[in-house]
Amino acid sequence: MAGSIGDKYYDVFLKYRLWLCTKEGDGILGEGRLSLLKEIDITGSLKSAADNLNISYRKAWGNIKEAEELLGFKLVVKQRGGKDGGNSQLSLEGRKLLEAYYELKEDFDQSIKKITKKFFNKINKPSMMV
Amino acid sequence: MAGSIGDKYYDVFLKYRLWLCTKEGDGILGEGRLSLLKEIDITGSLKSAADNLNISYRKAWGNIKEAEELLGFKLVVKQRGGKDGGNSQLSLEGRKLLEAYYELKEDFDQSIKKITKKFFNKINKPSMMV
DNA sequence: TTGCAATATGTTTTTTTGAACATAACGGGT
DNA sequence: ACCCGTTATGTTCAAAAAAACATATTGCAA
Repeated sequence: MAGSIGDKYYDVFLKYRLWLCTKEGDGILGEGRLSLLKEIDITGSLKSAADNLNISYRKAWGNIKEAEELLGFKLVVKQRGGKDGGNSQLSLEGRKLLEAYYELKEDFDQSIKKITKKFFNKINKPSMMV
Repeated sequence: MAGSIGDKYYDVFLKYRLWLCTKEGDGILGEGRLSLLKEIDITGSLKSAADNLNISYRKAWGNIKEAEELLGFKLVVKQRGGKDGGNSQLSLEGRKLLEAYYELKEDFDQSIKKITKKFFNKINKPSMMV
């Protein structure tokens, strides 16, 4: 949260985003795509994952594809046809990346908390209440 | 940087963005707008600032205005007409915010370095090189 | 051998975002 | 009184991103 009641920046928040990108700056994986991976891991299906996240299958599929192309290896192992029509699951790489990301994010959130507090303390100082 | 030569994620980078937003999630100030404030501070003119940053005056003006509306107070004190046609300078709030932001960013960068290293160490572990 | 559900893609439409254009108002200096 | 450079804003055009639509392919199971 931003600060204490009465503070000037009481309802202002500090946010951040974190993502992997190529050296050219193209985005590879961010929060959105990683939660898609997570959902694929849980559901075993790209379609279900997309449904659960309220995005179109087309978009979900395209996102995974783009990330994989930029990385140069598969994040998801997919199969079509068969009993349930098909299924998808994370590749070993995909799972490791997912795990590493959430660990990273946790570390990040920790740091943020401290830094944010300092920031809002500074901008909410009485000297600013002109 | 991402890792050592030979690592799987050698040319993959981790990036982040940091910004202030309302509780509704509307972006108020990010890197771009803050460097606009910085440039206004240096040049004393919204127009010069926009020129230096290679953005249109129209856009620069609109950005400042939007940020101010969302915050509910002025970041820039502007005057039109007169000797040089007009001029702009940071309000006290604007300057404090600018200062606090750059300090914040520095703290952030520090944290990032450590955390990032850990992340790439993890995903580059031999066990991933399947 | 037909149907079903999910993967796989191309195409089109809509929305969002940003750039570009146009014009008014202001006020000190000449 | 007029000029100039800057602030102030509305409007229109273009580009980029996202959503929507359409259709093909696959392989188990009935």
